[in-house]
Amino acid sequence: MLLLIILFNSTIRIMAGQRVRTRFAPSPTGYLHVGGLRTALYNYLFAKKMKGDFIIRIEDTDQSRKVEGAQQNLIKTLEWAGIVADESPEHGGDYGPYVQSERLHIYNQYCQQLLEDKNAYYCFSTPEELEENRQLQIKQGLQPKYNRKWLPEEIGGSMPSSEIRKKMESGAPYVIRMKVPDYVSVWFEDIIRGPIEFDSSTIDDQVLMKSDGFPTYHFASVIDDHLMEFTHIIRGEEWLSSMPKHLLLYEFFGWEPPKVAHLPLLLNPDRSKLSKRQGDVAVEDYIRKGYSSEAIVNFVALLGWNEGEGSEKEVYSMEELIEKFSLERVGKAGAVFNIDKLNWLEKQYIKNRPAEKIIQVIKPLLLAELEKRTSLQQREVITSDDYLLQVIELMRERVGFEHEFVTFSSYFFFEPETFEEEGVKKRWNADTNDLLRDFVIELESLEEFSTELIETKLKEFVAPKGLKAAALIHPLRILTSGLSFGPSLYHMLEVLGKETVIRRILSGIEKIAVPV
RNA sequence: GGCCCCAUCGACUAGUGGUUAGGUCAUCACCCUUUCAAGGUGGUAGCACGGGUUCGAAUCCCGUUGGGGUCACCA
Repeated sequence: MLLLIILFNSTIRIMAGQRVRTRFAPSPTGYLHVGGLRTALYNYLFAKKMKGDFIIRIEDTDQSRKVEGAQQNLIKTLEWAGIVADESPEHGGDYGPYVQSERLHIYNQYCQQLLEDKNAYYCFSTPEELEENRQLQIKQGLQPKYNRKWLPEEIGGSMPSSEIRKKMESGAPYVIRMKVPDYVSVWFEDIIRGPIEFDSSTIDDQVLMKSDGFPTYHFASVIDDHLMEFTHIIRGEEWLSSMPKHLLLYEFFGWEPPKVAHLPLLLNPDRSKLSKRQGDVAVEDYIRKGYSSEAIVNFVALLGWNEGEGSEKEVYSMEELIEKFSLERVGKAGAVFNIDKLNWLEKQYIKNRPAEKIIQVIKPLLLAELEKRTSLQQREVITSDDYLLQVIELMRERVGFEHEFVTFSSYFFFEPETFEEEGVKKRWNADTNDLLRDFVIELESLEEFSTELIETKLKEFVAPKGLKAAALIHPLRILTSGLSFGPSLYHMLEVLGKETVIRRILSGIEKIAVPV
Protein backbone atom coordinates (compact mmCIF):
# COMPACT_ATOMS: atom_id res chain seq x y z
CA MET A 1 0.00 0.00 0.00
CA LEU A 2 1.30 3.35 -1.00
CA LEU A 3 1.05 5.93 1.71
CA LEU A 4 1.72 9.48 0.76
CA ILE A 5 1.60 12.36 3.12
CA ILE A 6 0.39 15.54 1.55
CA LEU A 7 1.35 18.41 3.73
CA PHE A 8 -0.23 21.75 3.29
CA ASN A 9 1.35 24.76 4.76
CA SER A 10 0.33 28.20 3.77
CA THR A 11 1.92 30.15 6.54
CA ILE A 12 4.70 31.45 4.31
CA ARG A 13 2.41 33.48 2.12
CA ILE A 14 0.52 34.97 5.03
CA MET A 15 3.67 35.79 6.90
CA ALA A 16 5.01 37.59 3.88
CA GLY A 17 2.58 40.33 4.80
CA GLN A 18 -0.02 39.65 2.18
CA ARG A 19 -3.24 41.58 2.68
CA VAL A 20 -5.90 39.39 4.27
CA ARG A 21 -8.89 38.55 2.06
CA THR A 22 -11.92 36.64 3.30
CA ARG A 23 -15.20 35.79 1.65
CA PHE A 24 -18.80 34.89 2.30
CA ALA A 25 -20.14 32.73 -0.51
CA PRO A 26 -23.87 32.13 -0.23
CA SER A 27 -26.04 30.51 -2.84
CA PRO A 28 -28.97 32.65 -3.91
CA THR A 29 -31.67 30.20 -2.87
CA GLY A 30 -33.68 32.45 -0.58
CA TYR A 31 -33.32 34.30 2.68
CA LEU A 32 -30.21 34.83 4.78
CA HIS A 33 -29.92 32.18 7.46
CA VAL A 34 -28.77 33.33 10.92
CA GLY A 35 -25.95 30.80 10.68
CA GLY A 36 -24.99 32.42 7.39
CA LEU A 37 -25.07 35.81 9.07
CA ARG A 38 -22.66 34.59 11.72
CA THR A 39 -20.33 33.09 9.11
CA ALA A 40 -20.40 36.35 7.17
CA LEU A 41 -19.85 38.32 10.36
CA TYR A 42 -16.81 36.29 11.44
CA ASN A 43 -15.34 36.65 7.95
CA TYR A 44 -15.98 40.37 8.08
CA LEU A 45 -14.66 40.83 11.62
CA PHE A 46 -11.51 38.88 10.87
CA ALA A 47 -10.83 40.76 7.64
CA LYS A 48 -11.39 44.15 9.24
CA LYS A 49 -9.38 43.25 12.31
CA MET A 50 -6.50 42.36 9.99
CA LYS A 51 -7.02 45.52 7.95
CA GLY A 52 -7.96 43.34 5.01
CA ASP A 53 -10.87 42.90 2.63
CA PHE A 54 -14.17 41.11 2.91
CA ILE A 55 -15.71 39.86 -0.31
CA ILE A 56 -19.10 38.44 -1.27
CA ARG A 57 -19.28 35.83 -3.99
CA ILE A 58 -22.51 34.32 -5.22
CA GLU A 59 -22.53 30.56 -5.73
CA ASP A 60 -25.31 30.01 -8.21
CA THR A 61 -24.07 26.85 -9.89
CA ASP A 62 -27.33 25.07 -9.21
CA GLN A 63 -29.63 26.75 -11.64
CA SER A 64 -32.67 24.81 -10.47
CA ARG A 65 -32.44 26.20 -6.96
CA LYS A 66 -31.83 29.77 -7.94
CA VAL A 67 -34.38 32.23 -6.56
CA GLU A 68 -35.06 35.54 -8.23
CA GLY A 69 -33.99 38.50 -6.13
CA ALA A 70 -32.24 36.36 -3.53
CA GLN A 71 -28.81 37.78 -4.34
CA GLN A 72 -29.90 41.38 -3.81
CA ASN A 73 -31.78 40.40 -0.70
CA LEU A 74 -28.78 38.59 0.76
CA ILE A 75 -26.52 41.58 0.23
CA LYS A 76 -29.14 44.02 1.47
CA THR A 77 -29.67 42.04 4.66
CA LEU A 78 -25.94 41.84 5.32
CA GLU A 79 -25.70 45.58 4.87
CA TRP A 80 -28.59 46.04 7.27
CA ALA A 81 -26.42 44.22 9.77
CA GLY A 82 -23.54 46.55 9.03
CA ILE A 83 -21.58 44.02 7.03
CA VAL A 84 -20.55 45.81 3.88
CA ALA A 85 -18.37 44.03 1.37
CA ASP A 86 -15.29 45.57 -0.19
CA GLU A 87 -15.96 43.57 -3.35
CA SER A 88 -19.24 41.96 -4.43
CA PRO A 89 -21.47 41.53 -7.46
CA GLU A 90 -23.19 44.78 -6.49
CA HIS A 91 -20.07 46.82 -5.81
CA GLY A 92 -17.60 45.27 -8.22
CA GLY A 93 -13.89 44.79 -7.66
CA ASP A 94 -10.70 43.65 -9.34
CA TYR A 95 -11.37 39.93 -9.08
CA GLY A 96 -14.76 39.69 -10.78
CA PRO A 97 -17.10 38.50 -11.92
CA TYR A 98 -18.35 37.68 -8.44
CA VAL A 99 -21.18 35.49 -9.63
CA GLN A 100 -20.19 31.95 -10.51
CA SER A 101 -22.59 31.53 -13.38
CA GLU A 102 -20.64 34.28 -15.11
CA ARG A 103 -17.36 32.41 -14.72
CA LEU A 104 -18.19 29.23 -16.62
CA HIS A 105 -15.39 29.68 -19.15
CA ILE A 106 -12.88 29.78 -16.30
CA TYR A 107 -14.06 26.50 -14.81
CA ASN A 108 -14.01 24.88 -18.23
CA GLN A 109 -10.46 25.94 -18.79
CA TYR A 110 -9.24 24.53 -15.50
CA CYS A 111 -11.25 21.39 -15.97
CA GLN A 112 -9.50 20.78 -19.28
CA GLN A 113 -6.20 20.98 -17.51
CA LEU A 114 -7.32 18.36 -15.00
CA LEU A 115 -8.46 16.13 -17.85
CA GLU A 116 -5.13 16.52 -19.63
CA ASP A 117 -3.23 15.77 -16.46
CA LYS A 118 -5.34 12.66 -15.95
CA ASN A 119 -6.62 13.95 -12.65
CA ALA A 120 -10.19 13.92 -13.97
CA TYR A 121 -12.22 11.81 -16.37
CA TYR A 122 -15.50 11.68 -18.23
CA CYS A 123 -18.30 9.66 -16.71
CA PHE A 124 -21.37 8.65 -18.70
CA SER A 125 -23.23 6.81 -15.98
CA THR A 126 -26.83 7.96 -15.80
CA PRO A 127 -28.40 9.11 -12.55
CA GLU A 128 -30.59 5.99 -12.63
CA GLU A 129 -27.54 3.78 -13.00
CA LEU A 130 -25.81 5.52 -10.12
CA GLU A 131 -28.84 5.18 -7.91
CA GLU A 132 -29.15 1.51 -8.74
CA ASN A 133 -25.52 0.97 -7.95
CA ARG A 134 -25.89 2.85 -4.70
CA GLN A 135 -28.84 0.73 -3.60
CA LEU A 136 -26.92 -2.43 -4.42
CA GLN A 137 -23.98 -1.33 -2.33
CA ILE A 138 -26.20 -0.43 0.58
CA LYS A 139 -27.86 -3.83 0.37
CA GLN A 140 -24.46 -5.48 0.42
CA GLY A 141 -23.52 -3.45 3.46
CA LEU A 142 -20.93 -1.45 1.56
CA GLN A 143 -20.29 2.26 1.55
CA PRO A 144 -22.13 3.91 -1.34
CA LYS A 145 -19.44 5.07 -3.70
CA TYR A 146 -19.06 5.53 -7.42
CA ASN A 147 -17.96 2.22 -8.94
CA ARG A 148 -15.50 3.87 -11.32
CA LYS A 149 -17.13 2.22 -14.30
CA TRP A 150 -15.88 4.94 -16.61
CA LEU A 151 -12.42 5.33 -15.15
CA PRO A 152 -10.13 5.05 -18.22
CA GLU A 153 -7.68 2.23 -18.58
CA GLU A 154 -4.72 4.54 -18.78
CA ILE A 155 -5.29 5.87 -15.28
CA GLY A 156 -5.94 2.58 -13.61
CA GLY A 157 -9.55 1.95 -14.59
CA SER A 158 -11.16 -0.59 -16.85
CA MET A 159 -12.76 1.53 -19.56
CA PRO A 160 -10.93 1.43 -22.91
CA SER A 161 -10.42 4.82 -24.50
CA SER A 162 -12.18 3.57 -27.65
CA GLU A 163 -15.38 3.10 -25.64
CA ILE A 164 -15.11 6.54 -24.13
CA ARG A 165 -14.57 8.09 -27.57
CA LYS A 166 -17.53 6.18 -28.98
CA LYS A 167 -19.82 7.29 -26.20
CA MET A 168 -18.63 10.86 -26.54
CA GLU A 169 -19.35 10.85 -30.25
CA SER A 170 -22.83 9.50 -29.64
CA GLY A 171 -23.57 12.76 -27.88
CA ALA A 172 -24.48 11.09 -24.60
CA PRO A 173 -24.60 13.41 -21.59
CA TYR A 174 -21.68 13.16 -19.21
CA VAL A 175 -20.15 14.58 -16.09
CA ILE A 176 -16.50 15.06 -15.27
CA ARG A 177 -15.20 13.45 -12.11
CA MET A 178 -12.01 13.96 -10.24
CA LYS A 179 -9.77 10.95 -9.89
CA VAL A 180 -9.16 10.63 -6.18
CA PRO A 181 -5.85 8.87 -5.57
CA ASP A 182 -6.04 5.66 -3.54
CA TYR A 183 -4.60 5.40 -0.06
CA VAL A 184 -3.35 8.92 0.27
CA SER A 185 -3.44 10.58 3.62
CA VAL A 186 -4.68 14.13 3.46
CA TRP A 187 -3.63 16.24 6.37
CA PHE A 188 -4.30 19.87 7.19
CA GLU A 189 -4.34 22.27 10.05
CA ASP A 190 -7.64 23.94 10.90
CA ILE A 191 -7.20 27.27 12.69
CA ILE A 192 -9.98 26.43 15.13
CA ARG A 193 -9.63 22.66 15.39
CA GLY A 194 -5.96 21.93 14.93
CA PRO A 195 -4.63 19.05 12.83
CA ILE A 196 -7.15 16.89 10.96
CA GLU A 197 -6.44 13.86 8.84
CA PHE A 198 -8.43 11.96 6.23
CA ASP A 199 -7.73 8.83 4.25
CA SER A 200 -8.43 9.32 0.55
CA SER A 201 -9.87 5.83 0.24
CA THR A 202 -12.99 7.09 1.99
CA ILE A 203 -13.44 9.85 -0.54
CA ASP A 204 -15.60 9.42 -3.61
CA ASP A 205 -14.62 10.47 -7.13
CA GLN A 206 -16.40 13.78 -6.79
CA VAL A 207 -18.26 15.23 -9.77
CA LEU A 208 -16.52 18.42 -10.90
CA MET A 209 -18.62 19.39 -13.89
CA LYS A 210 -22.29 18.55 -14.10
CA SER A 211 -23.99 17.40 -17.28
CA ASP A 212 -25.55 20.85 -17.70
CA GLY A 213 -22.07 22.31 -18.06
CA PHE A 214 -22.05 23.95 -14.65
CA PRO A 215 -19.37 23.16 -12.10
CA THR A 216 -20.25 21.68 -8.74
CA TYR A 217 -19.73 23.69 -5.59
CA HIS A 218 -16.51 21.88 -4.73
CA PHE A 219 -14.84 22.64 -8.02
CA ALA A 220 -16.03 26.20 -8.50
CA SER A 221 -15.21 27.28 -4.99
CA VAL A 222 -11.66 25.93 -5.13
CA ILE A 223 -10.98 27.63 -8.46
CA ASP A 224 -12.49 30.90 -7.28
CA ASP A 225 -10.91 30.85 -3.85
CA HIS A 226 -7.56 30.55 -5.55
CA LEU A 227 -8.12 33.05 -8.34
CA MET A 228 -9.67 35.59 -5.99
CA GLU A 229 -6.64 35.17 -3.75
CA PHE A 230 -8.39 34.52 -0.48
CA THR A 231 -5.98 34.05 2.38
CA HIS A 232 -8.48 32.56 4.83
CA ILE A 233 -11.55 30.42 4.33
CA ILE A 234 -13.92 30.72 7.26
CA ARG A 235 -17.05 28.62 6.92
CA GLY A 236 -19.41 26.29 8.76
CA GLU A 237 -18.42 22.93 10.13
CA GLU A 238 -20.64 21.17 7.62
CA TRP A 239 -17.84 21.72 5.10
CA LEU A 240 -15.19 20.01 7.14
CA SER A 241 -15.66 16.64 5.52
CA SER A 242 -15.22 18.03 2.03
CA MET A 243 -11.85 19.55 2.86
CA PRO A 244 -9.85 16.58 1.48
CA LYS A 245 -11.52 16.90 -1.93
CA HIS A 246 -10.67 20.55 -2.04
CA LEU A 247 -7.12 19.98 -0.87
CA LEU A 248 -6.60 17.33 -3.52
CA LEU A 249 -7.68 19.84 -6.14
CA TYR A 250 -5.20 22.40 -4.85
CA GLU A 251 -2.58 19.67 -5.07
CA PHE A 252 -3.55 18.80 -8.65
CA PHE A 253 -3.12 22.41 -9.68
CA GLY A 254 -0.01 22.93 -7.62
CA TRP A 255 -1.67 25.76 -5.78
CA GLU A 256 -1.08 26.76 -2.22
CA PRO A 257 -4.34 26.41 -0.30
CA PRO A 258 -5.59 29.22 1.94
CA LYS A 259 -5.77 28.80 5.69
CA VAL A 260 -9.07 27.36 6.83
CA ALA A 261 -11.26 27.71 9.90
CA HIS A 262 -14.39 25.62 10.34
CA LEU A 263 -16.92 27.29 12.60
CA PRO A 264 -19.04 25.35 15.08
CA LEU A 265 -22.65 24.95 14.05
CA LEU A 266 -25.60 26.93 15.37
CA LEU A 267 -28.03 24.57 17.05
CA ASN A 268 -31.73 24.15 17.79
CA PRO A 269 -32.71 23.83 21.46
CA ASP A 270 -32.55 20.04 20.96
CA ARG A 271 -28.96 20.44 19.76
CA SER A 272 -29.56 19.48 16.15
CA LYS A 273 -28.39 21.75 13.36
CA LEU A 274 -30.38 24.99 13.46
CA SER A 275 -33.32 24.59 11.16
CA LYS A 276 -36.73 25.85 10.32
CA ARG A 277 -39.51 23.86 12.05
CA GLN A 278 -37.97 24.73 15.38
CA GLY A 279 -38.26 28.49 15.12
CA ASP A 280 -37.12 31.28 12.90
CA VAL A 281 -33.89 30.89 11.03
CA ALA A 282 -34.12 33.75 8.55
CA VAL A 283 -32.52 37.02 9.56
CA GLU A 284 -35.49 38.66 7.86
CA ASP A 285 -37.80 37.00 10.39
CA TYR A 286 -35.95 38.71 13.21
CA ILE A 287 -35.93 42.03 11.43
CA ARG A 288 -39.67 41.75 10.95
CA LYS A 289 -40.13 41.05 14.65
CA GLY A 290 -38.32 44.26 15.45
CA TYR A 291 -34.86 43.16 16.50
CA SER A 292 -32.17 45.73 15.85
CA SER A 293 -29.02 44.99 13.90
CA GLU A 294 -26.90 45.90 16.92
CA ALA A 295 -28.55 43.24 19.07
CA ILE A 296 -28.53 40.56 16.38
CA VAL A 297 -24.90 41.14 15.48
CA ASN A 298 -23.85 41.31 19.11
CA PHE A 299 -25.77 38.14 19.92
CA VAL A 300 -24.63 36.10 16.96
CA ALA A 301 -21.00 37.17 17.51
CA LEU A 302 -21.12 35.70 21.01
CA LEU A 303 -22.39 32.37 19.73
CA GLY A 304 -19.06 30.61 19.50
CA TRP A 305 -16.70 33.45 20.19
CA ASN A 306 -15.66 35.25 23.35
CA GLU A 307 -13.05 37.78 24.18
CA GLY A 308 -11.43 35.65 26.86
CA GLU A 309 -8.79 36.85 29.27
CA GLY A 310 -11.38 37.07 32.01
CA SER A 311 -13.48 39.64 30.21
CA GLU A 312 -17.05 39.84 31.45
CA LYS A 313 -18.25 42.17 28.76
CA GLU A 314 -21.52 41.20 27.06
CA VAL A 315 -22.48 44.22 25.03
CA TYR A 316 -20.26 44.88 22.01
CA SER A 317 -20.58 47.36 19.20
CA MET A 318 -19.40 46.38 15.74
CA GLU A 319 -16.29 48.50 16.24
CA GLU A 320 -15.48 46.74 19.49
CA LEU A 321 -16.01 43.37 17.87
CA ILE A 322 -13.59 44.23 15.11
CA GLU A 323 -11.05 45.35 17.65
CA LYS A 324 -11.35 42.28 19.87
CA PHE A 325 -12.10 39.49 17.41
CA SER A 326 -9.75 36.62 16.79
CA LEU A 327 -10.23 33.20 15.21
CA GLU A 328 -8.15 31.59 17.92
CA ARG A 329 -10.87 32.43 20.41
CA VAL A 330 -13.66 30.77 18.46
CA GLY A 331 -14.88 27.65 20.26
CA LYS A 332 -15.19 24.18 18.79
CA ALA A 333 -18.56 23.05 20.16
CA GLY A 334 -21.91 23.89 18.61
CA ALA A 335 -23.94 26.69 20.20
CA VAL A 336 -27.68 26.72 20.86
CA PHE A 337 -29.48 29.78 19.55
CA ASN A 338 -30.94 31.08 22.80
CA ILE A 339 -33.68 33.63 22.19
CA ASP A 340 -33.82 34.79 25.83
CA LYS A 341 -30.34 36.22 25.65
CA LEU A 342 -31.15 37.94 22.36
CA ASN A 343 -34.21 39.54 23.95
CA TRP A 344 -32.12 40.74 26.86
CA LEU A 345 -29.58 42.27 24.50
CA GLU A 346 -32.32 44.01 22.55
CA LYS A 347 -33.51 45.60 25.80
CA GLN A 348 -30.00 46.73 26.63
CA TYR A 349 -29.81 48.52 23.32
CA ILE A 350 -33.23 50.15 23.70
CA LYS A 351 -32.28 51.33 27.16
CA ASN A 352 -29.19 53.07 25.88
CA ARG A 353 -30.27 54.24 22.45
CA PRO A 354 -30.49 58.03 21.98
CA ALA A 355 -34.14 59.12 21.95
CA GLU A 356 -33.72 60.88 18.60
CA LYS A 357 -32.88 57.58 16.96
CA ILE A 358 -35.90 55.92 18.49
CA ILE A 359 -38.11 58.77 17.35
CA GLN A 360 -36.91 58.24 13.81
CA VAL A 361 -38.16 54.68 13.96
CA ILE A 362 -41.41 55.06 15.84
CA LYS A 363 -42.75 58.24 14.27
CA PRO A 364 -43.46 56.56 10.93
CA LEU A 365 -45.11 53.68 12.78
CA LEU A 366 -47.29 56.10 14.69
CA LEU A 367 -48.23 58.03 11.57
CA ALA A 368 -49.21 54.78 9.87
CA GLU A 369 -51.32 53.88 12.88
CA LEU A 370 -53.00 57.28 12.74
CA GLU A 371 -54.03 56.51 9.19
CA LYS A 372 -56.01 53.58 10.49
CA ARG A 373 -57.44 54.95 13.72
CA THR A 374 -58.46 58.34 14.92
CA SER A 375 -57.15 59.87 18.06
CA LEU A 376 -59.02 62.22 20.33
CA GLN A 377 -55.75 63.88 21.16
CA GLN A 378 -54.32 66.62 19.03
CA ARG A 379 -52.38 65.05 16.22
CA GLU A 380 -49.72 67.76 16.17
CA VAL A 381 -49.13 67.25 19.85
CA ILE A 382 -48.84 63.47 19.97
CA THR A 383 -46.62 63.26 16.92
CA SER A 384 -44.29 66.00 18.07
CA ASP A 385 -40.72 65.12 19.00
CA ASP A 386 -41.28 66.66 22.37
CA TYR A 387 -44.23 64.42 23.16
CA LEU A 388 -42.56 61.29 21.78
CA LEU A 389 -39.47 62.04 23.80
CA GLN A 390 -41.52 62.00 26.99
CA VAL A 391 -43.20 58.74 26.04
CA ILE A 392 -39.82 57.18 25.27
CA GLU A 393 -38.29 58.15 28.58
CA LEU A 394 -41.28 56.75 30.43
CA MET A 395 -41.38 53.52 28.46
CA ARG A 396 -37.85 52.64 27.40
CA GLU A 397 -37.28 50.31 30.33
CA ARG A 398 -40.61 48.61 29.80
CA VAL A 399 -40.54 47.63 26.13
CA GLY A 400 -38.83 44.77 24.39
CA PHE A 401 -38.85 46.26 20.90
CA GLU A 402 -38.98 49.74 19.48
CA HIS A 403 -42.35 49.18 17.84
CA GLU A 404 -43.79 48.54 21.29
CA PHE A 405 -43.47 52.25 22.03
CA VAL A 406 -46.47 52.54 19.75
CA THR A 407 -48.24 49.22 20.27
CA PHE A 408 -47.49 48.35 23.88
CA SER A 409 -48.15 51.89 25.07
CA SER A 410 -50.79 52.88 22.57
CA TYR A 411 -52.74 54.72 25.28
CA PHE A 412 -50.34 57.61 24.90
CA PHE A 413 -51.86 58.12 21.47
CA PHE A 414 -55.28 56.53 21.45
CA GLU A 415 -58.20 56.22 23.83
CA PRO A 416 -58.25 52.93 25.70
CA GLU A 417 -60.99 50.79 24.23
CA THR A 418 -61.19 48.22 26.97
CA PHE A 419 -60.39 48.24 30.64
CA GLU A 420 -58.51 45.33 32.05
CA GLU A 421 -61.16 43.22 33.72
CA GLU A 422 -58.99 41.73 36.44
CA GLY A 423 -57.79 45.18 37.40
CA VAL A 424 -61.28 46.59 37.65
CA LYS A 425 -62.43 43.72 39.77
CA LYS A 426 -59.51 44.17 42.10
CA ARG A 427 -59.41 47.96 42.37
CA TRP A 428 -63.03 49.05 42.32
CA ASN A 429 -65.62 49.21 45.06
CA ALA A 430 -69.04 50.84 45.27
CA ASP A 431 -67.57 54.24 46.18
CA THR A 432 -64.78 54.39 43.64
CA ASN A 433 -66.66 56.14 40.85
CA ASP A 434 -67.96 58.86 43.18
CA LEU A 435 -64.49 59.33 44.50
CA LEU A 436 -63.14 59.71 40.96
CA ARG A 437 -65.82 62.28 40.04
CA ASP A 438 -64.87 64.36 43.05
CA PHE A 439 -61.21 64.05 42.20
CA VAL A 440 -61.78 65.27 38.66
CA ILE A 441 -63.01 68.53 40.15
CA GLU A 442 -59.73 68.78 42.03
CA LEU A 443 -57.76 68.10 38.89
CA GLU A 444 -59.65 70.76 37.02
CA SER A 445 -58.55 73.28 39.59
CA LEU A 446 -54.89 72.60 38.84
CA GLU A 447 -53.34 75.46 36.92
CA GLU A 448 -50.21 73.56 36.14
CA PHE A 449 -50.69 69.86 35.29
CA SER A 450 -47.36 68.60 36.53
CA THR A 451 -46.21 65.37 38.13
CA GLU A 452 -45.51 67.05 41.45
CA LEU A 453 -48.77 68.97 41.68
CA ILE A 454 -50.86 65.98 40.64
CA GLU A 455 -49.23 63.87 43.28
CA THR A 456 -49.67 66.50 45.99
CA LYS A 457 -53.25 67.06 45.02
CA LEU A 458 -54.04 63.37 45.10
CA LYS A 459 -52.52 62.90 48.52
CA GLU A 460 -54.29 65.93 49.95
CA PHE A 461 -57.54 64.72 48.50
CA VAL A 462 -57.28 61.25 49.89
CA ALA A 463 -55.86 61.87 53.36
CA PRO A 464 -58.87 63.52 55.09
CA LYS A 465 -61.05 60.70 53.85
CA GLY A 466 -58.89 58.16 55.66
CA LEU A 467 -58.08 56.48 52.37
CA LYS A 468 -54.80 55.31 50.95
CA ALA A 469 -53.44 56.82 47.77
CA ALA A 470 -53.75 53.40 46.18
CA ALA A 471 -57.54 53.69 46.32
CA LEU A 472 -57.30 56.31 43.63
CA ILE A 473 -54.00 55.52 41.96
CA HIS A 474 -55.02 52.18 40.53
CA PRO A 475 -58.43 53.22 39.22
CA LEU A 476 -56.84 56.28 37.65
CA ARG A 477 -54.28 54.17 35.86
CA ILE A 478 -56.90 51.79 34.53
CA LEU A 479 -59.21 54.56 33.40
CA THR A 480 -56.49 56.51 31.59
CA SER A 481 -54.54 53.61 30.10
CA GLY A 482 -56.92 50.67 30.17
CA LEU A 483 -54.18 48.67 31.85
CA SER A 484 -53.22 47.77 35.41
CA PHE A 485 -49.53 48.25 34.75
CA GLY A 486 -47.31 50.84 33.18
CA PRO A 487 -45.00 53.71 34.00
CA SER A 488 -45.15 55.96 37.02
CA LEU A 489 -48.77 57.16 37.22
CA TYR A 490 -48.10 60.83 37.96
CA HIS A 491 -45.60 61.09 35.14
CA MET A 492 -47.98 59.35 32.83
CA LEU A 493 -50.81 61.72 33.67
CA GLU A 494 -48.60 64.73 33.11
CA VAL A 495 -47.57 63.50 29.69
CA LEU A 496 -51.15 62.68 28.76
CA GLY A 497 -52.23 66.18 29.71
CA LYS A 498 -55.03 67.57 31.77
CA GLU A 499 -57.70 67.56 29.12
CA THR A 500 -57.11 63.98 28.03
CA VAL A 501 -56.89 62.69 31.57
CA ILE A 502 -60.14 64.28 32.65
CA ARG A 503 -61.91 63.19 29.49
CA ARG A 504 -60.80 59.61 29.95
CA ILE A 505 -61.77 59.49 33.61
CA LEU A 506 -65.27 60.77 32.96
CA SER A 507 -65.96 58.68 29.90
CA GLY A 508 -64.34 55.65 31.46
CA ILE A 509 -66.50 55.75 34.55
CA GLU A 510 -69.54 55.28 32.35
CA LYS A 511 -68.10 52.10 30.87
CA ILE A 512 -66.82 50.45 33.99
CA ALA A 513 -68.89 47.61 35.35
CA VAL A 514 -68.75 48.47 39.04
CA PRO A 515 -68.86 45.41 41.27
CA VAL A 516 -71.79 45.41 43.68
C1' G B 1 -23.39 2.20 9.18
C1' G B 2 -18.19 4.41 7.27
C1' C B 3 -15.46 8.86 7.89
C1' C B 4 -14.85 13.44 10.55
C1' C B 5 -15.86 16.91 14.55
C1' C B 6 -17.36 17.89 19.54
C1' A B 7 -18.26 17.41 25.23
C1' U B 8 -17.86 22.94 32.15
C1' C B 9 -24.61 25.12 35.48
C1' G B 10 -31.22 24.61 31.59
C1' A B 11 -28.57 28.20 27.59
C1' C B 12 -23.95 31.18 26.09
C1' U B 13 -19.27 30.76 28.16
C1' A B 14 -14.31 31.88 31.45
C1' G B 15 -10.80 28.37 32.79
C1' U B 16 -4.83 25.94 29.34
C1' G B 17 -1.81 21.11 36.16
C1' G B 18 -2.80 23.67 42.35
C1' U B 19 -9.45 28.39 41.81
C1' U B 20 -14.37 28.03 47.67
C1' A B 21 -14.78 26.15 39.30
C1' G B 22 -15.92 32.78 37.66
C1' G B 23 -19.46 35.78 34.54
C1' U B 24 -24.03 36.61 31.45
C1' C B 25 -29.19 34.95 30.12
C1' A B 26 -33.08 32.22 32.23
C1' U B 27 -35.03 30.72 37.05
C1' C B 28 -36.09 31.42 42.57
C1' A B 29 -36.09 34.67 47.05
C1' C B 30 -35.63 39.34 49.17
C1' C B 31 -35.06 44.79 48.78
C1' C B 32 -36.85 49.19 46.19
C1' U B 33 -42.00 50.43 44.68
C1' U B 34 -49.02 52.80 43.45
C1' U B 35 -48.60 48.80 39.20
C1' C B 36 -45.33 46.79 35.49
C1' A B 37 -40.55 47.17 34.30
C1' A B 38 -35.63 48.70 35.43
C1' G B 39 -32.14 48.39 39.35
C1' G B 40 -29.84 46.16 43.87
C1' U B 41 -28.69 41.80 47.04
C1' G B 42 -28.63 36.76 47.60
C1' G B 43 -29.76 31.60 46.13
C1' U B 44 -30.52 26.96 43.17
C1' A B 45 -27.60 24.86 39.34
C1' G B 46 -22.05 22.44 36.00
C1' C B 47 -16.58 19.86 34.85
C1' A B 48 -20.72 12.90 30.82
C1' C B 49 -18.25 8.20 32.52
C1' G B 50 -13.91 4.92 33.22
C1' G B 51 -8.85 4.24 33.17
C1' G B 52 -4.07 6.23 33.19
C1' U B 53 0.24 10.34 33.63
C1' U B 54 1.31 13.39 38.03
C1' C B 55 2.64 15.03 44.70
C1' G B 56 -1.79 17.22 42.43
C1' A B 57 -6.26 17.04 37.07
C1' A B 58 -12.19 20.54 34.43
C1' U B 59 -7.28 21.20 32.32
C1' C B 60 -2.53 16.14 29.44
C1' C B 61 -3.11 10.77 27.19
C1' C B 62 -6.29 6.39 26.11
C1' G B 63 -10.99 4.25 26.03
C1' U B 64 -16.42 4.32 26.73
C1' U B 65 -20.85 6.87 26.30
C1' G B 66 -23.48 10.74 24.31
C1' G B 67 -24.37 14.55 20.67
C1' G B 68 -23.51 16.63 15.90
C1' G B 69 -21.83 16.94 10.79
C1' U B 70 -21.06 14.45 6.25
C1' C B 71 -21.40 10.57 2.83
C1' A B 72 -25.80 13.93 -4.45
C1' C B 73 -24.86 15.77 -11.57
C1' C B 74 -27.39 20.74 -3.59
C1' A B 75 -24.65 24.26 -1.74
